[in-house]
Amino acid sequence: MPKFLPPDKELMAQTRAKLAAAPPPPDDQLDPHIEVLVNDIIGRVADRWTMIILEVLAENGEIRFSQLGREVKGISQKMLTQTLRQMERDGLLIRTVHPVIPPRVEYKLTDLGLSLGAAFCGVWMWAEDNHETILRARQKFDAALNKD
Amino acid sequence: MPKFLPPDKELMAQTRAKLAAAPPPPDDQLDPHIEVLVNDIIGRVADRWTMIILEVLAENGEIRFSQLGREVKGISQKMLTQTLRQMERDGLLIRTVHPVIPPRVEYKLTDLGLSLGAAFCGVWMWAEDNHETILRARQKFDAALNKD
DNA sequence: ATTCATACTTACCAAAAAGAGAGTGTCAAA
DNA sequence: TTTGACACTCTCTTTTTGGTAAGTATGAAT
Repeated sequence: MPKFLPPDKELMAQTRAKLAAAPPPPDDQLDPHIEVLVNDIIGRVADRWTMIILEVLAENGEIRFSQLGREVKGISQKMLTQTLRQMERDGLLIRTVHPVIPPRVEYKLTDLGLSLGAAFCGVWMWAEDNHETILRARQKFDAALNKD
Repeated sequence: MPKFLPPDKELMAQTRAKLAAAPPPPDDQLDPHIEVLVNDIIGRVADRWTMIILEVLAENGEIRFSQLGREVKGISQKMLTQTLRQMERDGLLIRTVHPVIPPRVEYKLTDLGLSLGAAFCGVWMWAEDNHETILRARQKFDAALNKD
């Protein structure tokens, strides 16, 4: 799934090992104002369309609106525009309008956008690695419910 | 923000470097069925409450329902129950009911839950590292809008 | 002359998510 | 005796979200 980043199992294993060995977290108390802000960013950034668009953009480099619409299947024009605007506002991508007819608008990721892709890649890999486990857990859970 | 994992800048830098140097991704085409499934998991798993609960759980180890409610501020009882059930169903945590009065129910993460925490940690760090950049981008964007 | 493509915006409407608040059963403390 | 804690569930209402469909401007192709 993380098409823009080949799964690097070795690095992941390394990461996990390091994380497992990590000392107990220093109980950081930080400005609740910032905490709210970061929560907000997570909420906005970690949604379905944003992540998928990010991926397509990372794969294709610069790409036009309707091409994006074709690649991100299932998305409506409205959601595409809306998500793109949000991402532009957050500085994840740049939108270039070529004043020609018919209109030509191109989108490409900024460094910030690319770095988010890299950060989120871990979650894609996790989902890929664990979707079977999750499916089994769900089946077990549902079966247990029906046994009453 | 990723309280359960101390930011490991060194490792992150290493990761980024490695990712930057990575060869172009092999254009993987995988079963669209699985793709949908993984998308679904991402959508469900990467939501606000799930991530915050995950964090609190990782911080506190085993913890009771209403204690959780106090730690995760702003959440309603309904959302707390609902999210916890989903997470249990997905195998992210285990729920232990002690049949005493008053009731005592404890929640703790499974290994799967912990691994998701580790995977998502990169996104928290990204958000922490970049929230100022994002704020500035937004201000710039909004200012540009008002200039017309 | 009509249609198509582009990149949208706007209006309307249905569905889903989420908040608020009351109810439940039991015991212990005030 | 009333109150409160616990861990919920249930219902009602509000808010948010997202889809559909139409409209817009322009020139080129049929």
